[in-house]
Amino acid sequence: MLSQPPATLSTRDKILHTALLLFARDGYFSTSIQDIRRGSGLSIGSIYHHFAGKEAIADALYQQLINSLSLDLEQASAKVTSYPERYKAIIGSLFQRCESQPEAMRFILHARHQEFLPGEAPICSARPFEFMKKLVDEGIACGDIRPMNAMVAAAALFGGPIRLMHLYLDQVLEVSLMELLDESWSCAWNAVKA
Amino acid sequence: MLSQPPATLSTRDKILHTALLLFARDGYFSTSIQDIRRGSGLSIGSIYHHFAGKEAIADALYQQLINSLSLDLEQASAKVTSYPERYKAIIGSLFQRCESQPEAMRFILHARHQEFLPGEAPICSARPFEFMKKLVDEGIACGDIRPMNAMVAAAALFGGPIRLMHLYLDQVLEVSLMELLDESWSCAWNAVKA
DNA sequence: GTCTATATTCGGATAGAC
DNA sequence: GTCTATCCGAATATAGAC
Repeated sequence: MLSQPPATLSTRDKILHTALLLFARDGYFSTSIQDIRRGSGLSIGSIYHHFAGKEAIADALYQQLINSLSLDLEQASAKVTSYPERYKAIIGSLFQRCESQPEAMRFILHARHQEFLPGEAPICSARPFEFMKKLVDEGIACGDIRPMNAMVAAAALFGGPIRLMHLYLDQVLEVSLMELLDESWSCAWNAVKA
Repeated sequence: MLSQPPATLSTRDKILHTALLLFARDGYFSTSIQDIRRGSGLSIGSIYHHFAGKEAIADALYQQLINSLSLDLEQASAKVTSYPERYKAIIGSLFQRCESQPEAMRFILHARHQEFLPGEAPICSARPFEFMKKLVDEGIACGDIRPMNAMVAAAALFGGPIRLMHLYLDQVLEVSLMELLDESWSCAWNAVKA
């Protein structure tokens, strides 16, 4: 069962809202348009009026969520000045978003978008991850991160926190992510600091 | 297109072999029994004689691959005595397997098995990952790893290398994983060492 | 813009000959 | 054990009224 979307939303947003919940919970392939119809309280005709099909819904959702995450990370990182502070701000934003919007993060993180969005680049090439990678490159260049392969550094710095997010989203972690932020950050920074 | 499975394999193994290639390349849901039939050069009837259905094929494959990976990691870790050596041996085995059996690792690492194998625990609760987690617990207990939340430590130690494996399997890394082993290990160990 | 009813395709699965 | 032919349900998508 699924709670109806807020009545204040536009039809289009009701569709996206319901689709996100179902995609995150059951997966893209295990969710039918019928399921979205039921969950949203709309009709098939209305759904097809707003979107070309199921794939178009997933695509719109993906673009919207990636975009919002991107802005969020860029803003969080702009609030502080040193590279270590930026890295920690990014990890903090990611953790927070996992707690406040678990469905969105589940959809972004665990979905294999290439399986149902042909032509989409792998998630690691999406804007938020490119942004994180760029900051790592700069951290190496300015000497805050010790000299090493940039991919290794990016993986080492963000891999631990991202793994923790996966565990949280898979409900394996029983505590809140935010409680683990300082400890996870300290590990991450020890991994790469100069 | 897909090369036929080696003629030396049993019918059952031909099916598993072909299914793995297709599941890893196109995903479980985008692979039909027809595809497996074509790829294996067998007939539908023969496939259904050996397996109850598509899900049963995926299940057999999953159990087999998890089991083989598990044994591999346990053996690699038994060859050395100190905890740091064990951690590095595990990461080395994982990297090697990514290079020698990319399809198997793709199937294990990025498939969302819960989406098509109902009742299956999340991948992080599977035996190889439980084993890694147990070794981390012991490392903390004996003081090789500094005192901290064990989940954070496990994520910090293996998260970076696993992230690198994902990048490799997504073809984002153009170099060989083994070349990056020492550097990735050194980051991982710095993250958690006492 | 929203709805119902319906067409069409596809894929998993079965029956039964050899 | 392997094969071909076929069935059946499900899900996407369309047509067309309101």
